[in-house]
Amino acid sequence: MLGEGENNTFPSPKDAPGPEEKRKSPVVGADDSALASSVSRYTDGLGSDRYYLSPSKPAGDCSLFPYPQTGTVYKTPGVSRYSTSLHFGSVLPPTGFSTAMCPGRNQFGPAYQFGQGGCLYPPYSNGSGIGGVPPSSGTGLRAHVYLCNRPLWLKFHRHQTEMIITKQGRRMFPFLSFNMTGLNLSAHYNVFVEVVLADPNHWRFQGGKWVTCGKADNNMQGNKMYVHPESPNTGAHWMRQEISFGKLKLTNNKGASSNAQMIVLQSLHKYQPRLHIVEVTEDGVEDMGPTDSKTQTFTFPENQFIAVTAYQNTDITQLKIDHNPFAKGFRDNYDSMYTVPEGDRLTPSPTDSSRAHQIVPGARYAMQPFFQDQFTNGLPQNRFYNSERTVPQTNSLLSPQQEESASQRWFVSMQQAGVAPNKLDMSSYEGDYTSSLIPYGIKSLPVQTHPGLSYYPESPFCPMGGGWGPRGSYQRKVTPSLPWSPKPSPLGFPEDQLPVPSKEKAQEDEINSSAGSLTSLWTNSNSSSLTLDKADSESYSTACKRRRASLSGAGNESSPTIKCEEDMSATTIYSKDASAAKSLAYCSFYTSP
DNA sequence: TAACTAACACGGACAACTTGAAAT
DNA sequence: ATTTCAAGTTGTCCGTGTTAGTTA
Repeated sequence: MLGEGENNTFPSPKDAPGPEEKRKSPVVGADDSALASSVSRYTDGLGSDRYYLSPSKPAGDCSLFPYPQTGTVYKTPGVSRYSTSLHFGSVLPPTGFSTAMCPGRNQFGPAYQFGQGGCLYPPYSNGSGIGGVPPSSGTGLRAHVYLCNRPLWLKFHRHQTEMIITKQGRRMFPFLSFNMTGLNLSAHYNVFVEVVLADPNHWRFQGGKWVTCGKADNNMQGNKMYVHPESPNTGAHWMRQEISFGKLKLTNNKGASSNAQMIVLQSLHKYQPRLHIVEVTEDGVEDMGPTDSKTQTFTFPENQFIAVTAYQNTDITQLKIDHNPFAKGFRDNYDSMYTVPEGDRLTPSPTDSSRAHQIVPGARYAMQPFFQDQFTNGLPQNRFYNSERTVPQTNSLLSPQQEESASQRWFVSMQQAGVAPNKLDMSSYEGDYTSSLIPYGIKSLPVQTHPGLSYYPESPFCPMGGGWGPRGSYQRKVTPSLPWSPKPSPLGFPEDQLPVPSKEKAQEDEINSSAGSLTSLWTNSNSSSLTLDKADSESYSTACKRRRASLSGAGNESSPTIKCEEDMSATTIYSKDASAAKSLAYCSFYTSP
């Protein structure tokens, strides 16, 4: 694979291949040359010569949905078609796009334009043609992409997300996970993530906040692409369930560029992940036809992060510990949760109130029939493909079975009969946004049916072993224990349970209320959990007292908080059913122009 | 001094192995 | 007595954040 400095600029229009020419897209397993070619095409030296600038509005005015139209792109000459393909759903110019905001659009001919009309970005319509590219029978369909674990991303984003990079590579947490709609069912697509510099600055954590510190080193070489291992695949496949990038690893080791799982970044630089969807032929070759409608790019500002070799902001550290199941051993209250009397388990985790609903005697919250239907089904295993596909709609921290069930909600009717998973170990997936009602340390609960949402794409039903964790087929024997009835999860719903400033809380309540209009059934059937949530809230203050202080002594208050409006109203356009609508209320939703 | 690295401990998943009971 | 199967135990691997030492 070529480093971005070697051959990473996209050809100019004059050297562009003719319409008849085909080019191999970056697919997993492709030989190095093909992959290198593809990568170079899509990266266009992003790490070196172009930046994505986050909305320049002051913190606090950042509205994530819809996004403020203040973004822009910095780039240098020689950028590729993707310079125009940034999907600035969140960062449109105040009065629409000008060519100044989309320099690449003029720079390159149609063959290098963003397939959906470059920077044009009509707001969230679900109509047909956009930007002068009407949908055709086969191609040109406008995709919609949802950031599935958006609530979690927002949590981190408020404190400026940090991602550890190590020599051997570190997975992202939260990881990128999307839902897609609007693809041609039979057409083939490559799906990949690219990580580009978000701004031209070098950053430093000083005085409890991130401050710029000189210019970024934009000559950093190395792989900036991660192709989803299931690429290429059909639109039906991509839309079937959540597309997660849990195996994506971040590294600062330039020598790791040859590792397709690695994205090479530079510490203390701010990055912006982007999702690319490229229509290809069945064998993964991209048709470089005259139309530029085959490439779609999506950018979610809440995915921005600063690469670090060690966490700087302890708020971020705490969030990671609280939400990443792999860091469970660092949770302060982990041991105590084993020993407290049953009744005392109503006290939520000191560090995560949103998790508190898991630590309730399960029998108190029996699953409602609605959710039994919703979360149980008998989908055959061949629903699942290989890696990284079993993350559910919310990408929340639930058990594999939970995620399994939830993932199926998109296309599985609620009438499907439940099939009892023969394995359920909730202990490792009791993270955020779950509906699990078990206390910490309760293992191997026998569950016939329950909502499934895991932050882990790994699923016992996914023998291919994708997502987080390579082992997928082994089924640990389970000892029946507690009579447990899981609380159905509204797919990332507990954002409203998060400890947020009152203003934000009010906004989120409103959002939830809006979403709830589509899901009254859910709310009605979960009054008990709501009561619990209140308890969570009340105990959060206690929890905060135990929360560690930031290195600088600055806690939430002093940290550079990025307030994000969570206007989910647009999600109501998508209301296949109540559950889906509810889930979408927690997805950041972009439609390609 | 700040940033980086490697070792470490932790929890969880998994595979291999052991044990014991039931069936033949 | 042998076989079969389920359940339990143990070790390995992986992904975490922490920490102390190293490097620039």
